[in-house]
Amino acid sequence: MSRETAPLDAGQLGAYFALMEVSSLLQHAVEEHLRADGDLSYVQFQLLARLADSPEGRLRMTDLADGVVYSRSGLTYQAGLLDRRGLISRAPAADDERSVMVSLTDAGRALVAQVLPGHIAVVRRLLLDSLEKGDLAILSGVLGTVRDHMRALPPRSAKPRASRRSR
Amino acid sequence: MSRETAPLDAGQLGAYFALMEVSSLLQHAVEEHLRADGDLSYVQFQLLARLADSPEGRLRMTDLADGVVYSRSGLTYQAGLLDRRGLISRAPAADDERSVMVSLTDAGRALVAQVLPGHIAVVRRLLLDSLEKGDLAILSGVLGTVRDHMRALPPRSAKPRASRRSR
DNA sequence: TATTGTTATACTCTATAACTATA
DNA sequence: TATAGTTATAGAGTATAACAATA
Repeated sequence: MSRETAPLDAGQLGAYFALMEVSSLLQHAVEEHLRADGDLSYVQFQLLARLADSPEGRLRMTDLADGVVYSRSGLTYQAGLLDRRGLISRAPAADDERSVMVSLTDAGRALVAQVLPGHIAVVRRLLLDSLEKGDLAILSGVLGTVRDHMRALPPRSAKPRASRRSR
Repeated sequence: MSRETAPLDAGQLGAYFALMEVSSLLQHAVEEHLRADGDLSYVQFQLLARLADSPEGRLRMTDLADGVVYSRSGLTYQAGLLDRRGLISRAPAADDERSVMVSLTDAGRALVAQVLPGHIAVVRRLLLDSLEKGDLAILSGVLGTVRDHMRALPPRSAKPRASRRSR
């Protein structure tokens, strides 16, 4: 049996399962709150939060997608919903007419502000409250390493589009 | 501002974001593999794996659901798909006529065996390869603590059904 | 020719409520 | 009256492919 596919030992399994269960429970709790408090899905919240975090409150569609959504049409769909609710606005980019700049509206920023305290409370209750100060730093460090490793591996954003040669 | 909703410091944010990004990337990669290699969703794989792991290869619907699925109808739907493909079989429980025992068929066990090596390879490549031996143990330990804490908090399985009083 | 984004479409999945049957 | 599971149905989300416009 090859090294890559040899069974996992108890420690490896434990780390994998614990990671998946913790993140799944946390995500579920967070989604429940966001839906109840702001009528937002987690993806929608991530998009708004990313915009709120950006220096100008605006990003190109492609940059907004990165890591949050795995297909272009998926982002267009979500952006359409947020746009209809007046939480974002879209306009062609000045420098590149193909691109669309997405901006957080005042209403969008207000909704993020409205939802954030409860969001934080959920994260605290489920995740942070059970961590000693030292454990938090350790978790942060180890997961940060893993993240960097993952980011270095595959293509990051949406898959490159299949080239359109005749078939 | 209350203690529960005070902003998170950099370390707390870092741990939260790293956890969500790592688990999201890992889950996406794993789902891609399972779909390609066994035409299974992650939920379906979890259900089969849980059955394969159980002592008799069979579980009641309710016990099978726990932690994997958040609604009863969702499990019935997935079980229906797996049943149609001949990967599981369902029969009324001997001791309680209300319950349904779900059993892994030979084909189901074979599919798990077929898919597992690739599954492990993905987990290794994305998660385990970047962890020193010591880090693995630490991650396992910390996340285990968090998981126990989470499990102690909310109701575990599907929400208790609303009681059917007149309204 | 490659890139950015949208649209049409089909499909998967999930949740709620109503329902049946058993304890 | 509570529990186990199914069904009907409706809605949300996703992905693929074809498309238009710009670089």
